Amino acid sequence: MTNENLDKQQGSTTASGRRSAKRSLTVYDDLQREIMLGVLPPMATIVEMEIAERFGCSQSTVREALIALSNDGLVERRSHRGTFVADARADDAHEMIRIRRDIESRSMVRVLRRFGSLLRSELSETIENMKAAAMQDDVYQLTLYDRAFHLNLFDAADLPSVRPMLQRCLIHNHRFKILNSGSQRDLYETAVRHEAILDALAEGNAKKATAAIAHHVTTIAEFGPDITEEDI
Amino acid sequence: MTNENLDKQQGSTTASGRRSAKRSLTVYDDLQREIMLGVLPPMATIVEMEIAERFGCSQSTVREALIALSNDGLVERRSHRGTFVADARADDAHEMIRIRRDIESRSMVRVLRRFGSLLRSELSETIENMKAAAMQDDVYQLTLYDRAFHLNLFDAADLPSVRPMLQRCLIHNHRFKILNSGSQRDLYETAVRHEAILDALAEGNAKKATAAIAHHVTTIAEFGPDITEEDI
DNA sequence: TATCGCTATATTATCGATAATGAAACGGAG
DNA sequence: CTCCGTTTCATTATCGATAATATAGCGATA
Repeated sequence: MTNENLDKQQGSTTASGRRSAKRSLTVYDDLQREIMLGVLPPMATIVEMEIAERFGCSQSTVREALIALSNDGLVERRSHRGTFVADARADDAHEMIRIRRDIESRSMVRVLRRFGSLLRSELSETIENMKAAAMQDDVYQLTLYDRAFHLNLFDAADLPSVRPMLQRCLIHNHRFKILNSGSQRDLYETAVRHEAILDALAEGNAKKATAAIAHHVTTIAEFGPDITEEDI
Repeated sequence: MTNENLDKQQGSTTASGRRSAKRSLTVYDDLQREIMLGVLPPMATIVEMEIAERFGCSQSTVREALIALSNDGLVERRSHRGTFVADARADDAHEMIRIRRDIESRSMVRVLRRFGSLLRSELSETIENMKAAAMQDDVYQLTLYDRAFHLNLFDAADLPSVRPMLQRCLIHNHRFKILNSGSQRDLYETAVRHEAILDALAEGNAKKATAAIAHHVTTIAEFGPDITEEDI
């Protein structure tokens, strides 16, 4: 409950109950979920007024959410034409994985400097949440916790300007994985895999931690043959 | 005049004359310039209504521009509190350079597949524009053309989802460089340096081109001792 | 029948006003 | 003098309506 980002998402994920917490965030979260799950498939058209009607809010509010989604690279806005769900191509996805791998790997030595029991227990809790989501087969919730885990960890590196880039990579990774996997059944395994990273950190071994995260990133998504290598 | 991004900027840079071309873009471009040049220093507060008054537009229009700036990581928006110019720290800047180096380096083999005389002449022209800006000591205009050069080149790699990440890196690199250099006088040299990249590409030598861009990125900004290596 | 300019239409972009909100200033109780 | 609740204030967030604009479709012309 300390991660602002996780809070954000919960704020609207819990939308079933209350409905405060910035209207535009609710729209943002809901649309993001539908795009990531493919309910809104690549190339689909999004019309501001339609969304506004659906959520019972004004066009301006939707607009803000759509702009935020375009920041994440989930939609593309064309002036006076409309907003379109972004394509999800394999080449981009692979490059995003590499970028993410590099960012997270390089961050570990910095993370280690600030790694303490507080962060450790927070991350442990997040892993437990992942497991719970996995057991309920809630793929999307699992990715939400996964994102929270990696961003929370990265925050310890204290590189605020880089954070949004990692976030963007994570979103794209997750979207691509969800869109290109016929309901794979190793969800629980995915959650458990995070423990290795935590263990390496607890050990205080920078080299081991770096290797752990690099391995983690390159293996979560069993994309084609070898993701790590330059493709084609 | 083919690059949409360059067009954007010119559209409002030329604002002295006409004033069409999306009001919010004008605000966006002007504020971006002021932030990059330090006119609006890190931590400065930006109030939506003040900007609106200054540009003679409505708060909504400013709002859109500010959201876009926060996407670029140039400002941070805090709910109901205000918008603040983002800090520009060395650690972040260094990591951004590394990310950029990796992205651009890896892209070269893809770029080479599509590199033709049209792109070559476009980039040549951009270099000439850089030289012109350098001779007029217009640092900011130089960075604008530099951005156009690198993005235009990267577009040939056809990795649309990755493009915004590169753009973000470029913006941060330029801002940090401008903010931390007491009017350095090698502007013209900076422009000329791009020719090596073009030459390597024209030669069709992937390895050489990759090395050229990597070298280019790590040397443009003579940050501290060694940018390439992990710092601290 | 192909091309060019015009118009109709769908959609965003902008506006001005009002509501919501978080933080700081204030004041009273202990 | 300090702590805690309340009010006030600066600022964003949202709304509903209007203006601007890019595209598609149509019709006239050669």
